[in-house]
Amino acid sequence: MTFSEENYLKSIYTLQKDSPKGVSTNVLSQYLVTKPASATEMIKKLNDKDLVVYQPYQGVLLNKHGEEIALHVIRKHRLWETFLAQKLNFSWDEIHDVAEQLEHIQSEKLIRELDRFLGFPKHDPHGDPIPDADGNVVKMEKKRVSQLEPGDVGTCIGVNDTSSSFLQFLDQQKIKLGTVLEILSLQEFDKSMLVRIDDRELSLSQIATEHIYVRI
Amino acid sequence: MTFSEENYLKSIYTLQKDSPKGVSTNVLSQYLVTKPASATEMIKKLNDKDLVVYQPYQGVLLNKHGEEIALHVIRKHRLWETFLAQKLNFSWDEIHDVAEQLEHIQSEKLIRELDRFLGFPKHDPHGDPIPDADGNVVKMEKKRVSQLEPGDVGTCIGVNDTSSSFLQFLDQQKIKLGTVLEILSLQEFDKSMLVRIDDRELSLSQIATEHIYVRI
DNA sequence: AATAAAGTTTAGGCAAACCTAAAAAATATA
DNA sequence: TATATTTTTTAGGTTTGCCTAAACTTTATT
Repeated sequence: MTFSEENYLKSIYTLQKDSPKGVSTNVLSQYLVTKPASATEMIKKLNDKDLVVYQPYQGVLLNKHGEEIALHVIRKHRLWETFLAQKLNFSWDEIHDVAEQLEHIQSEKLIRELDRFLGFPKHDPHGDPIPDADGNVVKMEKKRVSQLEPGDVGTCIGVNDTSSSFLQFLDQQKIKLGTVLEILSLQEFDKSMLVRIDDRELSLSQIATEHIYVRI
Repeated sequence: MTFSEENYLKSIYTLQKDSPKGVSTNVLSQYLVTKPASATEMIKKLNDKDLVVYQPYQGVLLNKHGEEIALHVIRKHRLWETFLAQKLNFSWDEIHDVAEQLEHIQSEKLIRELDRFLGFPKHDPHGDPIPDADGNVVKMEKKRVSQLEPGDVGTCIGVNDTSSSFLQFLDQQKIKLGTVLEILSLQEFDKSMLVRIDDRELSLSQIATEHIYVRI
């Protein structure tokens, strides 16, 4: 299994949730920042290895075996993300690129021990579930703050906008991973929300509430 | 800097200590388990990038810049080895292959934070010194047990023989990284040594004492 | 010093993963 | 339905790093 094959399997896994009858060559190549011709080539290779279901012009989906491999790569990715955030002080925007490299390291023992070292985490720093060693994933409830109602309490698990201006805003407001938010009220006219964080109250615009994810 | 280029630079760094007037193509290719033609090709590439000093048929040596890069890769390798041994319960024989992969991850922050996380270690689990961020390496005193004299005390930092029979022997004798050995006496007739470990005394054959490294 | 042996380089190929441009198929539009 | 547009595939090329085999240097031996 090459680095590149793993990346394609992982991408197909992610994309097929939104395209259950087949991930198109175009979409896949855009996601991976390559060209359609390159995607076709790799899809054929994965098809020859019996990891995907593919009919020319009809898009591609993972089969059982392909999905197993994809989930294994995703498991590694999310465990490394957890490590970077928890132990090495990485912030949201710094995590991804490095985890993208680390996920391809081949060593079963490494992953088993990393999992143990981190205390068998169930979710990564973005709130996404970490598949177990057998590829089982638990569905998680991740909501935007904008979907909450007054009285709800959520723990911040991620954001949807990695622009530095937004991340700076969060930094100023002292909102980070694990921050607990309680919704106090919703302003009808502009959909802004009054929330309590620790002992202070603060108002978040609709744009902000739509870009912050919480676990409830 | 590709994966492969980094491996060549690291190998030349290691080998040039024993061949100060030039690492031969043959030796280099054997060390890397490739063919001489492949080594020549890469040496030429590194020469074009001005990382080595190379005259055809005369072997290769690193120049200043090449050495900086080599030391940086070695720094990463040894920090990862330390991590694997200290935090993830890896044993001597399991460490190398994984560190060999991890050393190529590109992220300055990752290495800086890993160093901090490990408490700025000065030596890796084999007792080899870890270059600092500027590429400074401290000379370390690593001796074979056989080079010690009665009365000397050393801390085990590595072995020279990774055969499983030897590693099993060490396991049985409860000799591992960090084990403190005190030399009690040397038997002239077979060069075996009587040593104290914790509260027990034990005799090590000359073969054993030559294969165990200690820091004094 | 001449020749044999050993080591090194060059030449020509191969596989992986990418690319562009052209051909073919599927889909949308008139 | 016929044509135009978009999407996908095929064909042919590039780069990296490896290979084998042949040619060439250097070193060792007689």
